[in-house]
Amino acid sequence: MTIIEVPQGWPADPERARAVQDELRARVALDEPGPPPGTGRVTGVDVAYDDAHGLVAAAAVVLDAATLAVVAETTAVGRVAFPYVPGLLAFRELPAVLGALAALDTDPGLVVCDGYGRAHPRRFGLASHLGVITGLATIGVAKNPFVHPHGELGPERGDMAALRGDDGEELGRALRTQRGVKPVYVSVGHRVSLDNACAHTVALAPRYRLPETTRRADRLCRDALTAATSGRA
DNA sequence: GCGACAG
DNA sequence: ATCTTGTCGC
Repeated sequence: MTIIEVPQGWPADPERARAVQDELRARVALDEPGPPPGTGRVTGVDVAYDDAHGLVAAAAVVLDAATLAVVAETTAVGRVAFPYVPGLLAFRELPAVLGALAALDTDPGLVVCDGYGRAHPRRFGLASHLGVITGLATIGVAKNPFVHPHGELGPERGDMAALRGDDGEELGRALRTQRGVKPVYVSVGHRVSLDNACAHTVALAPRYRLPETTRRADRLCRDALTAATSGRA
Protein backbone atom coordinates (compact mmCIF):
# COMPACT_ATOMS: atom_id res chain seq x y z
CA MET A 1 0.00 0.00 0.00
CA THR A 2 1.11 3.58 -0.66
CA ILE A 3 1.44 5.97 2.25
CA ILE A 4 0.29 9.50 1.43
CA GLU A 5 2.90 12.19 2.09
CA VAL A 6 2.14 15.26 4.18
CA PRO A 7 2.01 18.33 1.86
CA GLN A 8 5.11 20.55 1.68
CA GLY A 9 5.03 23.37 4.20
CA TRP A 10 2.26 21.78 6.24
CA PRO A 11 2.13 23.51 9.65
CA ALA A 12 3.69 21.53 12.50
CA ASP A 13 2.41 23.52 15.46
CA PRO A 14 -0.80 25.30 16.54
CA GLU A 15 0.72 28.77 16.24
CA ARG A 16 1.52 28.43 12.57
CA ALA A 17 -1.67 26.50 11.87
CA ARG A 18 -3.78 29.37 13.18
CA ALA A 19 -1.78 31.81 11.10
CA VAL A 20 -2.50 29.71 8.01
CA GLN A 21 -6.23 29.81 8.77
CA ASP A 22 -6.15 33.58 9.21
CA GLU A 23 -4.42 33.92 5.87
CA LEU A 24 -6.56 31.51 3.84
CA ARG A 25 -9.88 32.73 5.26
CA ALA A 26 -9.93 35.64 2.82
CA ARG A 27 -10.10 33.22 -0.10
CA VAL A 28 -13.41 31.65 0.89
CA ALA A 29 -16.20 32.35 -1.61
CA LEU A 30 -19.50 33.04 0.13
CA ASP A 31 -21.29 34.64 -2.81
CA GLU A 32 -22.07 31.54 -4.85
CA PRO A 33 -25.27 29.49 -4.40
CA GLY A 34 -23.60 26.24 -5.40
CA PRO A 35 -25.18 23.28 -7.18
CA PRO A 36 -28.96 22.79 -6.72
CA PRO A 37 -29.90 19.91 -4.37
CA GLY A 38 -30.74 16.65 -6.10
CA THR A 39 -28.61 17.31 -9.18
CA GLY A 40 -25.14 16.22 -10.21
CA ARG A 41 -22.77 14.46 -7.83
CA VAL A 42 -22.26 14.72 -4.10
CA THR A 43 -19.13 13.35 -2.42
CA GLY A 44 -18.67 12.37 1.20
CA VAL A 45 -15.20 12.40 2.79
CA ASP A 46 -14.18 11.08 6.20
CA VAL A 47 -11.17 9.68 8.06
CA ALA A 48 -10.45 7.01 10.69
CA TYR A 49 -7.43 6.79 13.00
CA ASP A 50 -5.13 4.15 14.39
CA ASP A 51 -3.18 6.01 17.05
CA ALA A 52 -1.18 2.91 17.90
CA HIS A 53 0.38 2.92 14.43
CA GLY A 54 0.08 6.66 13.85
CA LEU A 55 -1.96 6.00 10.74
CA VAL A 56 -4.97 7.74 9.26
CA ALA A 57 -7.19 6.35 6.50
CA ALA A 58 -9.42 8.60 4.40
CA ALA A 59 -12.26 7.78 2.04
CA ALA A 60 -14.13 9.67 -0.66
CA VAL A 61 -17.46 8.30 -1.84
CA VAL A 62 -19.17 9.88 -4.84
CA LEU A 63 -22.95 9.58 -5.00
CA ASP A 64 -25.48 10.46 -7.67
CA ALA A 65 -27.34 13.29 -5.96
CA ALA A 66 -30.69 12.24 -7.37
CA THR A 67 -30.62 8.53 -6.53
CA LEU A 68 -27.90 8.45 -3.83
CA ALA A 69 -26.38 5.51 -5.69
CA VAL A 70 -22.61 5.10 -5.35
CA VAL A 71 -20.80 6.32 -8.48
CA ALA A 72 -17.19 5.95 -7.33
CA GLU A 73 -15.10 5.52 -4.18
CA THR A 74 -11.45 5.85 -3.24
CA THR A 75 -9.29 5.58 -0.13
CA ALA A 76 -5.86 6.79 0.97
CA VAL A 77 -3.68 6.00 3.98
CA GLY A 78 -1.16 8.36 5.52
CA ARG A 79 0.78 9.19 8.67
CA VAL A 80 -1.02 11.33 11.21
CA ALA A 81 0.11 14.86 10.31
CA PHE A 82 -1.07 16.88 13.31
CA PRO A 83 -2.43 16.29 16.82
CA TYR A 84 -6.10 16.77 17.59
CA VAL A 85 -6.62 20.37 18.67
CA PRO A 86 -10.17 21.77 18.69
CA GLY A 87 -10.31 24.39 15.96
CA LEU A 88 -7.40 22.88 14.02
CA LEU A 89 -8.99 19.66 12.84
CA ALA A 90 -8.21 20.40 9.20
CA PHE A 91 -4.48 20.05 9.77
CA ARG A 92 -5.01 16.55 11.11
CA GLU A 93 -7.48 15.30 8.51
CA LEU A 94 -6.87 17.08 5.22
CA PRO A 95 -3.63 15.43 4.02
CA ALA A 96 -5.32 12.04 3.86
CA VAL A 97 -8.56 13.50 2.50
CA LEU A 98 -6.64 15.23 -0.30
CA GLY A 99 -5.05 11.88 -1.12
CA ALA A 100 -8.43 10.18 -1.42
CA LEU A 101 -9.83 13.01 -3.58
CA ALA A 102 -6.75 12.95 -5.82
CA ALA A 103 -7.32 9.24 -6.44
CA LEU A 104 -10.77 9.97 -7.80
CA ASP A 105 -11.02 9.89 -11.57
CA THR A 106 -14.35 11.65 -11.73
CA ASP A 107 -15.73 15.07 -10.77
CA PRO A 108 -16.68 15.00 -7.06
CA GLY A 109 -19.27 17.74 -7.39
CA LEU A 110 -20.28 19.07 -3.97
CA VAL A 111 -18.09 17.74 -1.14
CA VAL A 112 -19.71 17.04 2.23
CA CYS A 113 -17.28 17.11 5.16
CA ASP A 114 -17.56 15.71 8.69
CA GLY A 115 -17.23 18.79 10.84
CA TYR A 116 -17.62 22.53 10.51
CA GLY A 117 -17.04 25.15 7.85
CA ARG A 118 -17.84 28.75 8.66
CA ALA A 119 -19.27 28.09 12.14
CA HIS A 120 -15.72 27.86 13.51
CA PRO A 121 -13.78 29.93 16.11
CA ARG A 122 -11.94 31.75 13.29
CA ARG A 123 -14.67 31.11 10.71
CA PHE A 124 -12.43 28.72 8.80
CA GLY A 125 -13.20 25.13 9.67
CA LEU A 126 -12.32 21.89 7.91
CA ALA A 127 -14.90 22.35 5.14
CA SER A 128 -13.77 25.92 4.42
CA HIS A 129 -10.14 24.84 4.29
CA LEU A 130 -10.78 21.92 1.94
CA GLY A 131 -12.81 24.17 -0.35
CA VAL A 132 -10.15 26.87 -0.56
CA ILE A 133 -7.24 24.55 -1.33
CA THR A 134 -9.16 22.47 -3.89
CA GLY A 135 -11.52 25.06 -5.33
CA LEU A 136 -14.38 22.61 -4.87
CA ALA A 137 -17.83 23.46 -3.52
CA THR A 138 -17.90 22.23 0.10
CA ILE A 139 -20.17 22.16 3.14
CA GLY A 140 -19.65 20.92 6.69
CA VAL A 141 -22.11 18.67 8.51
CA ALA A 142 -21.07 18.06 12.12
CA LYS A 143 -22.55 15.58 14.57
CA ASN A 144 -21.90 17.63 17.68
CA PRO A 145 -22.24 21.28 18.74
CA PHE A 146 -19.05 23.33 18.78
CA VAL A 147 -18.64 26.97 19.71
CA HIS A 148 -21.85 28.66 18.62
CA PRO A 149 -25.05 28.18 20.63
CA HIS A 150 -28.49 27.98 19.09
CA GLY A 151 -32.06 28.23 20.28
CA GLU A 152 -34.61 25.42 20.38
CA LEU A 153 -35.74 23.93 17.11
CA GLY A 154 -38.92 22.07 16.16
CA PRO A 155 -39.12 18.25 16.26
CA GLU A 156 -39.84 17.71 12.58
CA ARG A 157 -37.51 16.74 9.77
CA GLY A 158 -36.31 19.98 8.20
CA ASP A 159 -36.72 22.14 11.31
CA MET A 160 -33.73 24.41 11.98
CA ALA A 161 -32.26 26.95 14.39
CA ALA A 162 -29.56 29.49 13.58
CA LEU A 163 -25.98 29.21 14.85
CA ARG A 164 -24.96 32.79 15.52
CA GLY A 165 -21.66 34.53 16.03
CA ASP A 166 -21.15 37.14 18.73
CA ASP A 167 -22.07 39.81 16.20
CA GLY A 168 -25.39 38.10 15.55
CA GLU A 169 -24.41 36.86 12.12
CA GLU A 170 -25.82 33.50 11.09
CA LEU A 171 -22.82 31.19 10.68
CA GLY A 172 -24.64 27.90 10.36
CA ARG A 173 -27.73 25.97 11.43
CA ALA A 174 -28.71 23.15 13.74
CA LEU A 175 -30.82 21.01 11.39
CA ARG A 176 -33.19 18.14 12.22
CA THR A 177 -32.86 15.51 9.51
CA GLN A 178 -35.36 13.05 11.02
CA ARG A 179 -38.29 13.55 13.38
CA GLY A 180 -37.30 13.33 17.01
CA VAL A 181 -33.57 12.76 16.53
CA LYS A 182 -30.74 15.05 17.60
CA PRO A 183 -29.94 17.71 15.02
CA VAL A 184 -26.83 17.87 12.86
CA TYR A 185 -24.87 21.11 12.53
CA VAL A 186 -24.60 22.52 9.03
CA SER A 187 -22.30 25.31 7.92
CA VAL A 188 -21.00 26.57 4.62
CA GLY A 189 -17.55 25.61 3.42
CA HIS A 190 -16.81 27.17 0.03
CA ARG A 191 -18.92 28.27 -2.95
CA VAL A 192 -22.28 27.17 -1.49
CA SER A 193 -25.06 29.15 0.21
CA LEU A 194 -26.30 28.15 3.66
CA ASP A 195 -29.81 27.55 2.31
CA ASN A 196 -28.44 25.18 -0.30
CA ALA A 197 -26.17 23.48 2.22
CA CYS A 198 -29.17 22.70 4.42
CA ALA A 199 -31.33 21.59 1.48
CA HIS A 200 -28.58 19.21 0.36
CA THR A 201 -28.20 17.82 3.86
CA VAL A 202 -31.91 17.03 4.18
CA ALA A 203 -31.95 15.46 0.70
CA LEU A 204 -28.95 13.31 1.63
CA ALA A 205 -30.61 12.00 4.79
CA PRO A 206 -33.88 10.37 3.63
CA ARG A 207 -33.74 7.62 6.22
CA TYR A 208 -31.07 8.22 8.86
CA ARG A 209 -29.88 11.12 10.97
CA LEU A 210 -26.60 11.48 9.08
CA PRO A 211 -26.27 12.16 5.34
CA GLU A 212 -25.62 9.08 3.20
CA THR A 213 -22.37 10.72 2.10
CA THR A 214 -20.90 10.67 5.59
CA ARG A 215 -22.35 7.25 6.41
CA ARG A 216 -20.79 5.74 3.30
CA ALA A 217 -17.45 7.53 3.72
CA ASP A 218 -17.28 6.61 7.40
CA ARG A 219 -17.78 2.93 6.71
CA LEU A 220 -15.28 2.91 3.85
CA CYS A 221 -12.43 4.65 5.70
CA ARG A 222 -12.83 2.30 8.65
CA ASP A 223 -12.58 -0.68 6.36
CA ALA A 224 -9.52 0.85 4.69
CA LEU A 225 -7.90 1.39 8.08
CA THR A 226 -8.57 -2.19 9.11
CA ALA A 227 -7.09 -3.44 5.85
CA ALA A 228 -4.02 -1.23 6.31
CA THR A 229 -3.52 -2.33 9.91
CA SER A 230 -4.09 -6.04 9.35
CA GLY A 231 -1.57 -6.09 6.51
CA ARG A 232 2.17 -6.46 7.31
CA ALA A 233 4.21 -3.45 8.30
C1' DG B 1 -6.46 31.29 35.85
C1' DC B 2 -10.10 27.39 34.88
C1' DG B 3 -12.97 24.73 31.86
C1' DA B 4 -14.92 23.69 27.08
C1' DC B 5 -13.85 21.98 22.94
C1' DA B 6 -15.66 19.48 15.35
C1' DG B 7 -13.05 14.52 14.81
C1' DA C 1 -11.80 9.78 16.88
C1' DT C 2 -11.49 5.36 19.96
C1' DC C 3 -12.05 1.83 23.94
C1' DT C 4 -16.72 -1.84 24.12
C1' DT C 5 -21.98 -5.88 25.74
C1' DG C 6 -25.95 -5.84 26.34
C1' DT C 7 -30.16 -3.78 26.02
C1' DC C 8 -34.43 -0.91 25.26
C1' DG C 9 -37.43 0.26 21.46
C1' DC C 10 -39.62 0.59 16.74
